Amino acid sequence: MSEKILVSVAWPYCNGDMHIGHIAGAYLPSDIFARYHRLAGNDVLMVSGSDTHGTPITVRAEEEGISPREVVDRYHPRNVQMMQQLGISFDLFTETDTENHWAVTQEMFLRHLEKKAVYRATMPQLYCIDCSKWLADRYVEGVCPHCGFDGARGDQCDNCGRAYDAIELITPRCKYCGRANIEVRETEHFFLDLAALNQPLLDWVSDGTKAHWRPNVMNYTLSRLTSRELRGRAITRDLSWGIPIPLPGFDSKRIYVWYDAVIGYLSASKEWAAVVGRPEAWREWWQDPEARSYYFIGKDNIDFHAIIWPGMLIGYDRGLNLPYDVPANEYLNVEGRKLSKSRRWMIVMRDVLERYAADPWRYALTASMPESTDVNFTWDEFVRRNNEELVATWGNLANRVLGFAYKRFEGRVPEPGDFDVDDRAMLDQIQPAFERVTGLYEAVKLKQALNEAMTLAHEANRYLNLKEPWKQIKQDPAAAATSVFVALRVIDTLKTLLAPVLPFTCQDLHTYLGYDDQLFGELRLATLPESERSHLALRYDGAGARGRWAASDLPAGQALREPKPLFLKLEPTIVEEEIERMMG
RNA sequence: GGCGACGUAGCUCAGAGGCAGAGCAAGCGGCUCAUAAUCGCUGGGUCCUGAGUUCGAGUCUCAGCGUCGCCA
Repeated sequence: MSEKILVSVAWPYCNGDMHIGHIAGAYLPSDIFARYHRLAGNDVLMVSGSDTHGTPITVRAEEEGISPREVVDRYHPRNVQMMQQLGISFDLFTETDTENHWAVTQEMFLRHLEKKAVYRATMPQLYCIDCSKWLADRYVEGVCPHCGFDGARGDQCDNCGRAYDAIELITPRCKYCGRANIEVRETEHFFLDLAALNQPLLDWVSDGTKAHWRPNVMNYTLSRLTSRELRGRAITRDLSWGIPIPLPGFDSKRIYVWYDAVIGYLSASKEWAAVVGRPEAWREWWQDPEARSYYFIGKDNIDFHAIIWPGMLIGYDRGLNLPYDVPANEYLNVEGRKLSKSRRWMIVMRDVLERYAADPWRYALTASMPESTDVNFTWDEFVRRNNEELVATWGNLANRVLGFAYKRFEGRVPEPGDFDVDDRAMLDQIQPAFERVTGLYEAVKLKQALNEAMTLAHEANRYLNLKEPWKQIKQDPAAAATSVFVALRVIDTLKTLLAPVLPFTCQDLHTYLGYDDQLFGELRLATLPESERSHLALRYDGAGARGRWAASDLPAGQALREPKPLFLKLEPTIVEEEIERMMG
């Protein structure tokens, strides 16, 4: 019986290239988890897309003197291609500036209004008289009301770090025209009634079924809800870039980015269903109470995914599933510093994929995944993990066994003789290890899952050194055949255990082992047309996938293919070169 | 300022009421099938600080310090 697994991944702002922190934080863990479930025979729906709205995009557009849509048109394809290259197996990676997403968002907005989860109210906001524009936080600066720093931003002071409302700024200046001909005006907006959702959310979080939530997520959420300080939160803004409010009289306002972005999980599920020609299929992941939904995010996003989005779903009141788990990751720093474009400290994923293959990155970022604490990635560590762990421990294990079998046993899996105590000891380790790794993938403990698999690889190396088939073959060829057979079984099992993390090289290994089929499906770019225009998307097609989540039953006699090394060693000199590059 | 997480070997990180762990780095030895890979042995600790609970605390409680995130 296959389970329905919804893998929802944070929607990246489409104002630049994604860096390795984004990948380690949400995209890689979600993909590993999805691939595990695909192999396990479960029905996975993995969705996300580019977040095309919000001030990050409009600020970028203004800096370059182009339209927000042009910013999206530049970065969306780049991010889509990068994720294809890295093998992030989205059933659909789309974007938010689509007819489908607009429609789903507007429908939810109207439903929220009808169900009184959203209310109307006025709020004071800064207005530039010279520009005839409302000034969102990013478009105003002035003197900090706390420390007196001149040049404080609209929402936060760079000098003292305190946050405040823009109307508290002393002598605010408009960032469009630079002048201070600004006044506070009342403007009408819509608000999500989080205060009313506080109790239902608290009931949900404390229903006794959330023991698997990570401590940071659970405690953060619980403390926010038990404090009962949730307040109405504006879901519209005085902007021109964004989804229109589907009511007369609000032409100069738009739905604010955070509200529409989280709805993307639902809209992308619906878009996927339409694209595959089964328009109602999304319901299997959203309305079946047995379906489980996982939201892969960074720790900065816990509020939106453990409180606000579940609140929106409750307010929507159409029986859609609330999150089963919100496995938020911490942050990945590099060489002891935060990744920051403005501070010229950056590793752009698409950039480094030009120099290093996907699987070494997937390995290094999984081994250093910030699952419970901030992690410090270093280039030295990247080289070491690649050379010492991937190449030496795992790649070499596969290569030495396959090479030996291919050369000395006529290119076939040798026929084993009777198993001795050591053979049995090795074989008996397979199933328990397999079950431990399975449990760790299920629990979204991916770093540990990888670690456990690598431990089995060490055991296999140890076994080979104990049996010494290269000596056995001279005195007792049958015993050598048995040893090689046992080692091949272990490697074949490791191929499966590591495939979620290393899909490309495990497929290569699968082929060397003599199999003809594909472990996974294919990841393709697609241009999806709507009535007015079309957009680029990434789509996983699992039709050809034949991988099975089971320990090896590799048969004796199976014809092998001539193996080639799975990984390349890296020169230690790249460490300095890459650190140089990071400073731009 | 409030809330949450994190603080463990030289480095990067696991762990968790019952003899402090892994990998890397250092030293010695074995092996030669393999990408000079692998396997064994050895050294290394104020588990951030202080107090409390307990037969027993790295683990639980409280306070403080530091880092990160969210909010004001």
